Amino acid sequence: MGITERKEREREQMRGLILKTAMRLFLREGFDKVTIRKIAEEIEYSPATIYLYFKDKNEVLFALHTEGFEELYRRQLTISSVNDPLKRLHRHGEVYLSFALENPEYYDLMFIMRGPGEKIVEEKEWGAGLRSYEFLRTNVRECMEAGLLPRVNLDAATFSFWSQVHGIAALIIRERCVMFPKEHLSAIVNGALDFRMGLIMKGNGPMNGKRRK
Amino acid sequence: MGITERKEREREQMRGLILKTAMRLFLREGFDKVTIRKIAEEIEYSPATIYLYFKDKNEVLFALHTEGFEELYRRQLTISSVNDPLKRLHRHGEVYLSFALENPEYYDLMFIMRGPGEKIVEEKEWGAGLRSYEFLRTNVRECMEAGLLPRVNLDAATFSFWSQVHGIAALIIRERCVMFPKEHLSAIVNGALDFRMGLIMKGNGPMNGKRRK
DNA sequence: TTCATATAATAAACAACGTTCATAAAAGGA
DNA sequence: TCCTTTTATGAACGTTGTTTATTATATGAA
Repeated sequence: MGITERKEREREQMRGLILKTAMRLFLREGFDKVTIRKIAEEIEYSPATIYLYFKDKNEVLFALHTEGFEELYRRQLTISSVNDPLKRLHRHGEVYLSFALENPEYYDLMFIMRGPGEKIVEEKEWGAGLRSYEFLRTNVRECMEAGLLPRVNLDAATFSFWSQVHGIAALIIRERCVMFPKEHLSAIVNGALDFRMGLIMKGNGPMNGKRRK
Repeated sequence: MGITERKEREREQMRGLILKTAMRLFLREGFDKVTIRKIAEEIEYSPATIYLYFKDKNEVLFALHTEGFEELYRRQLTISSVNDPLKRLHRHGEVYLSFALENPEYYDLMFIMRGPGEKIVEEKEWGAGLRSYEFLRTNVRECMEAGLLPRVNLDAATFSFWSQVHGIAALIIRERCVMFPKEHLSAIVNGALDFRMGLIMKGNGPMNGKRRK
């Protein structure tokens, strides 16, 4: 009975076609142009057809955003070669920020937009996001185990680092940095990150060897 | 010639009525329900009339969000009584976060939403936001002057603190914290903030010879 | 093959939205 | 009074996302 299998295969193929087209529109024309109707037109089907394969538009967006996580994770992996956990953590921040600022629409989709966010909540699962979070979490744990960070609640510390870089990215992407002249912005971003990491180095690096109470 | 004055007064009155109504809808039914048509219906005018008083919807939203800044600033002022600049900075973070989480829709309007952001950029001026930023900036400067923070670029340091708390608020409001069980979330938020401030205290407090009472 | 049934696709409509424009009404100045 | 400017609007335009009734197609059984 190969027919049901073939049907299932065709169904997956159609879902793939819709997503591939949505992605192409997304990359070529930006998020605003990803509409159900445009996707339909592009694949030469009626808009209603898309609703036979996806519950609503959010489901399409949600599927899209996982592609972004692939790229983010790929970039995260490049820092594995840094041995010092604290330096790696610093690089982690830089890599995260460069991904966000080089792919602002992806970043928006992954971490800011409402649509995918709702899907994430209702599915109570966020596979793509969790892998990246775990990667950061491990980095933070290694810092703690090496005595480079205070051993407080691991998730709280991880969230602290994550929210720091997310805050920087989100304020820039959503244009709330008008108080900084545009030509100084990248210096301020780097300065903000260095400032934070600098506090840690100062607080733990030298102090751990010399004076300890 | 008092007529032009009266006209001007009536014009301001109408603008006020539109904004007041938009605000009421915003607070009563949430952001989604603030539409030009709903506002018009509420004040018993035609939708087209609103465009005689505001250029577009973003201009209405932009006007709305300044109300949010009034409240934020009010809350910021309550920390003035804290003498130790570093403790004040810590309180600053707590106050900021409690504002954000108690008024998520306001916060969204002020710091996340696209609409007002565009208006901010095109006006190259952000009165309401700048006052709050300046307040934080002064706090950071006082920390530096008291030797409690390293004297690096003031704006970079200020931005670092701001983006930290913004990141926390934005990730929660836009529902990207599904990895934390809901009942632990507030503990993690406090933990993340304390973690950061703790790093500073540890790195600078004792080194400066000042201890907590 | 033939026919009923399940599946796939669509055209058209619905209900919103922001926005514009020609037109009508009112107010003001002469 | 007459003319001009201001103020208001109804209706329309061009978008959305989504639903529904209808048609075409493919399938399984007779």
